[in-house]
Amino acid sequence: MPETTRRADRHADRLSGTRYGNRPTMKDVAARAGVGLKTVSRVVNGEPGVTPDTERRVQEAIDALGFRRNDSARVLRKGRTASIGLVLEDLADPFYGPLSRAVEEVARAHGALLINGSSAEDPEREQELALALCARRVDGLVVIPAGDDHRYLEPEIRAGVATVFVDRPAGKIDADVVLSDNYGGARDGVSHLIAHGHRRIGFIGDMPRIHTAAERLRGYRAAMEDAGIPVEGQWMSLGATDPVRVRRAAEDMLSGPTPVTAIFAGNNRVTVTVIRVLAEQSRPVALVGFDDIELADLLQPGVTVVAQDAAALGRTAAERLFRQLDGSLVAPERIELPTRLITRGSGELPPAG
Amino acid sequence: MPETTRRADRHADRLSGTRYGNRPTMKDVAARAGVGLKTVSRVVNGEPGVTPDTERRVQEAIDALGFRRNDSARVLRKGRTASIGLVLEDLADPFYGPLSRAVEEVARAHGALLINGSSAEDPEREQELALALCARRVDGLVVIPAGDDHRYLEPEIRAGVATVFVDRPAGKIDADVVLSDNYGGARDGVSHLIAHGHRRIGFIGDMPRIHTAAERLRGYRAAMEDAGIPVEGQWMSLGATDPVRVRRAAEDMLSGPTPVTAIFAGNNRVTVTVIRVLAEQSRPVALVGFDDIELADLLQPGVTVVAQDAAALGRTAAERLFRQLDGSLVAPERIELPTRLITRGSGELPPAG
DNA sequence: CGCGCATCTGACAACGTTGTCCAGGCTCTA
DNA sequence: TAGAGCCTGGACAACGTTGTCAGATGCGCG
Repeated sequence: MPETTRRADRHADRLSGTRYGNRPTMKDVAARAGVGLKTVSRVVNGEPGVTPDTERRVQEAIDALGFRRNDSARVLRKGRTASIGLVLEDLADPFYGPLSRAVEEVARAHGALLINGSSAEDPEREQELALALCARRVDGLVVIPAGDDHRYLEPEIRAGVATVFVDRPAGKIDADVVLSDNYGGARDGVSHLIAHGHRRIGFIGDMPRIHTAAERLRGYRAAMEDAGIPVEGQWMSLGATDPVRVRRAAEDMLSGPTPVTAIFAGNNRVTVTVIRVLAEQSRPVALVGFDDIELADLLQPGVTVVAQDAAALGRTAAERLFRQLDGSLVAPERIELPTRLITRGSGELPPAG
Repeated sequence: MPETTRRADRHADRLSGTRYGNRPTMKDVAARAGVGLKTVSRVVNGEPGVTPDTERRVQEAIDALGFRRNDSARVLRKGRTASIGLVLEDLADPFYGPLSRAVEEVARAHGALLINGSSAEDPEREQELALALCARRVDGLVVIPAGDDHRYLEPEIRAGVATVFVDRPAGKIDADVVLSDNYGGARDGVSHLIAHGHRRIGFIGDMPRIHTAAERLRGYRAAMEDAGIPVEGQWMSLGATDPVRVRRAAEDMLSGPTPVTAIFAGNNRVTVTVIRVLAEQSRPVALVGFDDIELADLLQPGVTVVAQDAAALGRTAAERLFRQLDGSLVAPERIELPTRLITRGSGELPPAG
């Protein structure tokens, strides 16, 4: 009866004064090796001042007991945890995978572990996560903001938690920020369509309260204005980017009295849905998407995109974070990484209809 | 001169007896609120036995000082960290994103944080990571094995670290394992090609030391044998799955004296490269891939795949892990999740040539 | 042979929290 | 009004580690 066994175990633990799990500690190792506690600590941490013979005895005891240093206690004593937190929107989003991996690589190079969590685009959850990470005393925090007010982090930053915001700027506090050039990228993408003869160009983007979405919209407007093209309200869709809504938005702007001949898609999710809708259209419609997508080159036509370098965003942010920890950084800075227009066909289609 | 500043800071810290960063502790809060240490603890943890008035005073002190409980110390005292570790191969791989997210969701539902790291398919790095996580005293470990010997985890498991292996089985130890039906999936996929008239079918897969790769190869062989088709050596490529090598393998099996009329691709990365190669061929070649890929339905033809449910793998593993922690689990088990054949066109092409 | 010095070792406090336990003050009842 | 019992608050130890410091041991040299 396993349940009985287990309960008995717990009872035994209670009796012996140790907890369930009952791991050996340095004290146990010391006792077994017949040395002092501190000597074990020295061996475990490779500190000098231990004779080879003693070291061997200690090592044997460690192996025999299966001892592993408790880093929680170590952290408590030393003050640094050698771990950093990453708060992002959704780990399952293909945009954040490479970003996350890049942060991890930099952390690894600095001997730190990475704790990450998804905010699911919910400001409250972002805050909850970030503060939970602070309570764990991560040395630093890389945040992809969901909310637009980060004053809740002020005490933490003051207390020494290195903090860098990525992809979107921090709200209402002064902090390091690493962004893509969303405005410039969108403007270039839309200008590209205009250069290929389009004038009726649709824009489907996320809610403008999301900074990247607002910036890309701004880029769209700027490109249109530069070309002297007045924008009609029905050409723009600014809201949630779930497939149903995006599909309806695309179909609407393709069917009105002044249907668009080209669409600029505000992010990778939008692009994918728009591709599906366009595949169903009888006449060709040009498309430029923000964010690169896998296999974009294999579709017919290939999908022209404004690509941002997710890995570079992550790497830059993480490196900056560790430079904060070094103390080699002074004032918060705003770093903007360039985007790249990749032409593959869909953005070079001429206006039809 | 930052270095000078810093040294001065350290000196000041030394003097005041606190460390760099100098966070308020419960003691500080207690002093400011004019109450005892334990009373603060009670307020912070919502324990009963504090009058509203006292609670208010404490809360004010907490807010004024920007106090946040140090979970490291808490962990040390309580023995559980409310965090679990996930060791996977590559966070940037689109297959692991959803898996990781699923694990995170389950962890979140249990009030736990997720620490994850990439092994980069290196057994040594896997071990290093897993043991680092154990040193942090994670409550449990979800491991996507890179190596085939996990005896190094035995002391940890004995010490109470809940452990579940995903995607590939544990090596040389008895532990919970959650897998996809790699053998059955591959067999079905290859049988599908055979049912559509193919006899010369190529297989491009990863190194057979990787369990999933070996199982899928076994499925391929079984399907061929069931159909009474002898397999020629040049139809199989078993090695690294970098684009260069896969491309060469595909081109080789398409050009020999007995060229294949269909290819079974052993994983998502292989599938993508094979699609590129096939797009360059003059005659149509059938393709079935293991793992679903985004936009597979939009290609010409759509890509037929054997899909596994990455999120379900992660969810199942994490749930099992927390059941281990509950104590409601007894013996290690091997759970196999079914795969699903999704027909989209490429796998239904008839043999050509 | 004794002294000083270098090397090695261990006792002890501290990190910030929580569990245990006891003291004091209050209310309520007889 | 006295006593019982409850409620609130606080002192103290413990969690497992590391830094400090002092003691012990052994060695070389005068």
